[in-house]
Amino acid sequence: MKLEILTNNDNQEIQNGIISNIRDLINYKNLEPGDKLPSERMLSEKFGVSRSNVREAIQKLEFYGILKSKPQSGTFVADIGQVAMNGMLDDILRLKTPDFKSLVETRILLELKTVRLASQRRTDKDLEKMEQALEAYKQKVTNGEDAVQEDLLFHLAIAKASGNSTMNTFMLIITPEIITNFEKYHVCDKNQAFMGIQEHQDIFEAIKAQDPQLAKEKMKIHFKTLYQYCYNI
Amino acid sequence: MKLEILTNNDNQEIQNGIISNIRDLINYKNLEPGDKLPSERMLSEKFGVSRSNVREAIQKLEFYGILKSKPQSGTFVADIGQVAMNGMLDDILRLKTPDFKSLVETRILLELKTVRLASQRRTDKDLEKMEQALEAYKQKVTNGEDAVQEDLLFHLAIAKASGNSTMNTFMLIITPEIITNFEKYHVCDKNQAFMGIQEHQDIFEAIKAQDPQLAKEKMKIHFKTLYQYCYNI
DNA sequence: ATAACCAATCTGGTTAACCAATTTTTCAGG
DNA sequence: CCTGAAAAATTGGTTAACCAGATTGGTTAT
Repeated sequence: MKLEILTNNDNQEIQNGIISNIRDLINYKNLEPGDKLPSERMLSEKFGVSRSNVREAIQKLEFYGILKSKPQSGTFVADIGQVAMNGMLDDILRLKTPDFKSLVETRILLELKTVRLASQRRTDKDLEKMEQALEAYKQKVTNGEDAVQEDLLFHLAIAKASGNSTMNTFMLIITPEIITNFEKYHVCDKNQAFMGIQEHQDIFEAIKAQDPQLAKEKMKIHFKTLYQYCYNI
Repeated sequence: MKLEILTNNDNQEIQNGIISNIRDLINYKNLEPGDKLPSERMLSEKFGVSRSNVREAIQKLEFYGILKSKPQSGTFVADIGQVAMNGMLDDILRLKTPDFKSLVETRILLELKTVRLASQRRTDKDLEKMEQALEAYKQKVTNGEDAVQEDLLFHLAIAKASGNSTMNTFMLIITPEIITNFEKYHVCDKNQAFMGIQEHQDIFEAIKAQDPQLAKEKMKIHFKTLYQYCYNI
């Protein structure tokens, strides 16, 4: 499953159908927080789909905190009221697979924050990890090899050093999509990789010196040279 | 599945075991991008776990873009090299369920951005939706009722108006956890809800007037009064 | 020697049967 | 009429069987 979240296949169609069926059922039956949904078997029969499909849909809704299923008891609507429930369900149904621009925008937002947090919170162990990643990146670039992976690892090391597990998770989620798009559009050429060494070094030094503002500035520069060619694709 | 991502249960343990087994196997066999993993059946036997467990682990890795399984063919390592792969796998294995502080930090970051984007990109239809949510919120508060849901819906409407589907998704992901924690710690009392009306109104006006800077300031104020009592829990 | 074809096998995905825990119903005993 | 215990039915979760499509290796015709 990519960020077209929690749905590998094109059965997205029928899954959304099930979700909207569940929504209608909740509204029609006026189910309130804590109430029990009909059993999976009943739902699968009612909607004319397989039980696995129902289970997938329920799991997706569970991911978003809308339902909560208890092992040998039933599936219950969570402690959020009908209004919020309907609003969220509409959002979930309308969610589109993110475009590249949206991904880049989000990545920049996240990284300008994680680099500041990392400057404040990094431990010595974090610094070690980052230095390792930086060293590996240098080596690859100077050997003229492709260094997209090492570049990525350096940024993930920063995210980890930020001490914010949510942002760390989000970085992990968008990273593979970013890479895919980079490769598709041939973003990282050799010149930029070479400039990247100094930029990475600057970022690292700022984090080491625990200077959040400087770190942010250096990260901005890094992104500027990175995206100056490729933002209009 | 909550943000302890893609894992409802406490079988987290054995799933991480499988993932680390897969990592070892990839390293030991020197599997490169595009190579095929052993079949699910073989892995389940090799690791001494059920095939469903293996499938779950694979799906999780697929979510992070590390593996890619083709229907009647096999599971393949994605187009990211061994170095990045190992780095990401380590991160994934170390991922902890996010603490409340991390969630709040991330929410503020996201919302200060989405509100600016919404100011620039909001359509008339977006404005309508936001006004509806705002109106519902006012009504509930003036009636002395609990309005956490309506508050949330207003913020989600902003996220949608931002036109950034990735941030919208992330907001949807963290929202339920935020709500749960809010309720657990009794964050939103009646006084704050009343102040919230004016604050929401201000934010809405700024977005309507397409003034990103003002919108951000108003959002900052909103968060300040919201978290001033509860940040030290 | 090469290309085309075919059947046996292996693949991830799907469905149906099964399980243990829970909830509801039942009914004997007071 | 209750009460309560036990049995029957229902639940989500798990496992095993099955499926259709893809792969593979060998065979044959050119």
